Amino acid sequence: MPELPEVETVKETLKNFLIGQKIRKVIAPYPNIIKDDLDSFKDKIIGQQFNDILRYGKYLLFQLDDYVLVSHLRMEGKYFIRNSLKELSKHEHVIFELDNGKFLSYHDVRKFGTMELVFKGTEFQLESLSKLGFEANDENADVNIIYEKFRKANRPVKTVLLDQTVITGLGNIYVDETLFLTKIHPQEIASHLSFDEVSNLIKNARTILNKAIALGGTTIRTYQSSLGVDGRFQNELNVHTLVGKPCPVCSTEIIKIKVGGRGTYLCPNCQKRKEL
DNA sequence: ATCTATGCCTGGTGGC
DNA sequence: TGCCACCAGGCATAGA
Repeated sequence: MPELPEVETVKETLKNFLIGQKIRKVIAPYPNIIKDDLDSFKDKIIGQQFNDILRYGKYLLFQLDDYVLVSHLRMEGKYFIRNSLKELSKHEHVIFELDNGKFLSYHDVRKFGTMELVFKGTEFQLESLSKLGFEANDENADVNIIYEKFRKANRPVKTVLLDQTVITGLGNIYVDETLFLTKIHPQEIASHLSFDEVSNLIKNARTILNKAIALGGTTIRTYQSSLGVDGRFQNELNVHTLVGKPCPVCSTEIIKIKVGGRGTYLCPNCQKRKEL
């Protein structure tokens, strides 16, 4: 599933293809991806030019002339460029025809992704964007504010790290890796962590995310960035997906449990819960 | 105010 | 081989 590094990779890849291109036409075989009414979406977006692409958390923000197209890939969304409309897949749900005759196509097997068009400058008033916390790789993030949220949370630390209103950008993969590196059990109650532990979590998350960005993200299951380019961070994973394999630190077998309904990988020796 | 459960979706997998 | 139940999970929403 695309998390911060994957969305960042998609953003950078797409910028090369899209900046300066105008949207000529929209084809939407499955318009439910688009939150607005399709006709008004088309009315507004046709003729608009891609001027830039930004990322906030896991959201892509396509900067147009008068609007911002806010796009979330959720589990399996991907963008790619196609040269013609030949042999469309049944999973291509929204296709933008560009000035240069090429097409930007949104592909999403599970149809979980969303697109929303808003007036430029109003995007951060959206419920979804307005509540997001600090970027998980922001070196200027205020750890005091983050720690306060941990201190008040009687939920497992993994659940809090996945809560995008605390910090934004982490998903299931990078949370497991961050907890492993910090030697914290995913079911530890967030309010039981010390300031230093929270501080280390944030620091380690940043380190992992920046390394993953440098490697083009992680390719597991169905994620690949646009244009068929695979990431390489999957070779760096320590625990995620590695159930039954030896822990790279202590060789104990990695186990898989459920935390907040999510598959969770950890080393039961390196990541122990605190004594109460 | 906090937290948990459910729905959205489809393809892949394992059991019979 | 075919059928079916079940799993994967980010986020919005409803409910406790």
